[in-house]
Amino acid sequence: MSDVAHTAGVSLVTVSRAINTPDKVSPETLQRVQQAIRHLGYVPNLTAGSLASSRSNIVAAIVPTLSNLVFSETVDALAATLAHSGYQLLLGQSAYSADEEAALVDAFLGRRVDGLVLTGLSQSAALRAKLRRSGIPVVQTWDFPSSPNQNDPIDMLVGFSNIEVGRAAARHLLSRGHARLAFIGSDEERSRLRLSGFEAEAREQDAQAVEVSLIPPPVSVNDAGRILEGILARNTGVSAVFCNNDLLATGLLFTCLKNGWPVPDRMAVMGFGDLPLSRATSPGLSTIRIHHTELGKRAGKLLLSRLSGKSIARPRQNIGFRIMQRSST
Amino acid sequence: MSDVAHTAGVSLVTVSRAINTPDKVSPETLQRVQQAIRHLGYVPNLTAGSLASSRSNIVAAIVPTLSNLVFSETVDALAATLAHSGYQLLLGQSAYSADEEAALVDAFLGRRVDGLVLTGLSQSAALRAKLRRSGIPVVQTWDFPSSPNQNDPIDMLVGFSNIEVGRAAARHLLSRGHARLAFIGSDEERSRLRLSGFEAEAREQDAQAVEVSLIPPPVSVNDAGRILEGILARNTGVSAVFCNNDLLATGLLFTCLKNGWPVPDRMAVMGFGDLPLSRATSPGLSTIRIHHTELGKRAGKLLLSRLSGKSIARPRQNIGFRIMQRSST
DNA sequence: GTGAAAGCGCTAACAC
DNA sequence: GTGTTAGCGCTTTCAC
Repeated sequence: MSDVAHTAGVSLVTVSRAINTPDKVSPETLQRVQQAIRHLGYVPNLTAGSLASSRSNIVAAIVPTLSNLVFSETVDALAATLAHSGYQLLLGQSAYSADEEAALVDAFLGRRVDGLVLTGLSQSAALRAKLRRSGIPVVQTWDFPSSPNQNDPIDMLVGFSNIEVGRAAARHLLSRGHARLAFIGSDEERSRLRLSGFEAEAREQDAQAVEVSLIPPPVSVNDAGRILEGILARNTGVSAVFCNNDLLATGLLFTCLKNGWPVPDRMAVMGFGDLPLSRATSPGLSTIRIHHTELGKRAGKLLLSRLSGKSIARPRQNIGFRIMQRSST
Repeated sequence: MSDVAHTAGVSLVTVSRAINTPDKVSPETLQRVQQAIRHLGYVPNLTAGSLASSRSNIVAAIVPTLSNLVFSETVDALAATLAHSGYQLLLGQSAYSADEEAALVDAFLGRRVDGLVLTGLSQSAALRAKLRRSGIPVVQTWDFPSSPNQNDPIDMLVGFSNIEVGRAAARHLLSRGHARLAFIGSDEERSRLRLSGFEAEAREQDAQAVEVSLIPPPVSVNDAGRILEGILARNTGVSAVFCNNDLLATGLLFTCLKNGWPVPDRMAVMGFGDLPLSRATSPGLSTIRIHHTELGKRAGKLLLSRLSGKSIARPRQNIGFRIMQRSST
């Protein structure tokens, strides 16, 4: 930077201003500085800038995994939203582990990121306290408190109630005349919340006990097929299954196709997520639409508003969900 | 940090050492420092550390988009590999645009990232020169030079030849007795490389001209279905289609199912990528397997080796691909 | 509109 | 094993 200052015949500050606040520099000086920068191939050191200004222009996000499209599409939207305002995304994967998540948060706080996006509400009390103390804006996503025994939000929030999703799925399947339901999902926080809502609704509607299968993540497409074969073999009267992930549900659709089990007559299949793929299956997959790209976009916008000092009208947004009835139920 | 030093009764450096090289500090001092850290809730400022040590412990990666599983799974594997060694991932999406990619590279160089992972080999000469001058380790991915008119690699490389993929696909379909082939893919660099191989092979084997459809990204599942309907309506004798992405191919499978067009008898369908989903379709999707998680892992390992000063046996790795013949061809 | 001085919070290099 | 000194390359503050 001092080389640039020298060749342009100005001081260090002027170079800094030419880069960061060009309109506070006279047009001629600006031009000379820019020319010097180009001439020398100068690349400003943003780390030094961050240290001096205590703003990093980095936002961090933690998701369980990028190998699940619902999360990677959320991150896509988040990163794109932030990029428009010059923020970069530092990404961490927790693999559904609270310990990994806590370790990532420490690393990100150490980097003095300007904001943080988390997945879920189940952070430990210690972690929530640490984040509140840190003073950086935090957005929790992918869930929304619906019962008093869920944790208080840390700061901002954009999500939907997983418990209500479970309830809605059960309500939908029961209303289609199914007496006994099955639940197939991965064994993680939000899937278990949907399960709890699913079971609660079934119980309240006097349905028979739900057949539950929880698969340790990461799940694979074929898991649901194998489980369904078991369910049918046991012959317990299950006629509808809520698959907690559209990929699993699509795999299940193919399993039924392969085995000649008519969907939904022999087995109704309901998914979760409404992935692009789910809009193309045959029979059409009934599923629960989460507008997850909107979720990423809103999380980004909340952070950007806070970072630009704007007041935020609704810091806690329930974006809801929608039952997409197609032909698999 | 000086608060910690005070309460522990040591100097700043000792605190620094207790944090970064604990075995260079006596056990008693270490304990006192750690206690002070916990007591004060001290969070080391890694930005300051980066500035002083000129190592950021950050690696940046640029992919076209995270909304395509082949890339998000690659990034998953890359991030996981780096995380094991304490590196964080800074992520950028180029949206298949060379300008966006160049802008991201500038931003990342400004942050003094310790390494960079790029997608493809088609960076401009200026960009390649800038990266070489920067001196940071760079890994290009998702392609491998197969003809002399492709760009020279910047530094390290892990990929496969997209041109050869196209050739192999054509060879496979022609060997199954198809006389006229169609190509459906998104209109971007690597897809066009596969197309060029596909057409070259068809030409060399005296097949009829390939019917080509290039879709501006982002593609959606249903695009291929609409295009196939057009192809069949034109009645030009096409009996096999190479879909340049498993998602498109799966969508196509469903389109055929819906319309009662037998696969592969009426239309053979070949995909690209071998996504987890593709292993579950019915009929099984013939596709080209790219071991993309291995690609991410290797890119990470190459960077880690270089960053730890190890010599690298094979800095340019062709991980190849494999034709997965299932029942759709 | 421009500049001088001070300092952001660490680590490197060297000494003891 | 521990401490002292001198920066890392910027931005902030205040003066002109």
